[in-house]
Amino acid sequence: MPHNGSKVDHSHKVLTLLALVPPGQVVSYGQLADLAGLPGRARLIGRILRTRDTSMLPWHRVVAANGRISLSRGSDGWHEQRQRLLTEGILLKGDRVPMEQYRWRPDLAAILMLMDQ
DNA sequence: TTCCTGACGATGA
DNA sequence: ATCATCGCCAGGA
Repeated sequence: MPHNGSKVDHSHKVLTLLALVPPGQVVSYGQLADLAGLPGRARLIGRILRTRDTSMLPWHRVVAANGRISLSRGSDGWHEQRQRLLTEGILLKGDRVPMEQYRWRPDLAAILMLMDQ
């Protein structure tokens, strides 16, 4: 019996989920992890966004649980994400997105899509 | 192989 | 509200 702890790549599922987040709404890293069946692994989501090609995806709709943009404050990426959020009509309260108001609540259709892998 | 570093998050002081 | 601590763990050094 090989002791192999076969590495698993979760990026596909996570990115597929990300594509479902509607304009004007946001998800937190942790929420995305939960939806992908990876509870407690928010950091993995951050790693995936940083590592994979997200140019065709709404990467800017992923913010920290507290509503803040996780990219280092003031960096190019930070400005870019902030601008994109504003463009979608999200009203920031200071430097954060009011989560209660903009958090994505997946509808049944979205939930079902998650089930077929 | 060990050590360190994060696009995180919950909790407690 | 702010801050330190701890859990989590895939990669890089």
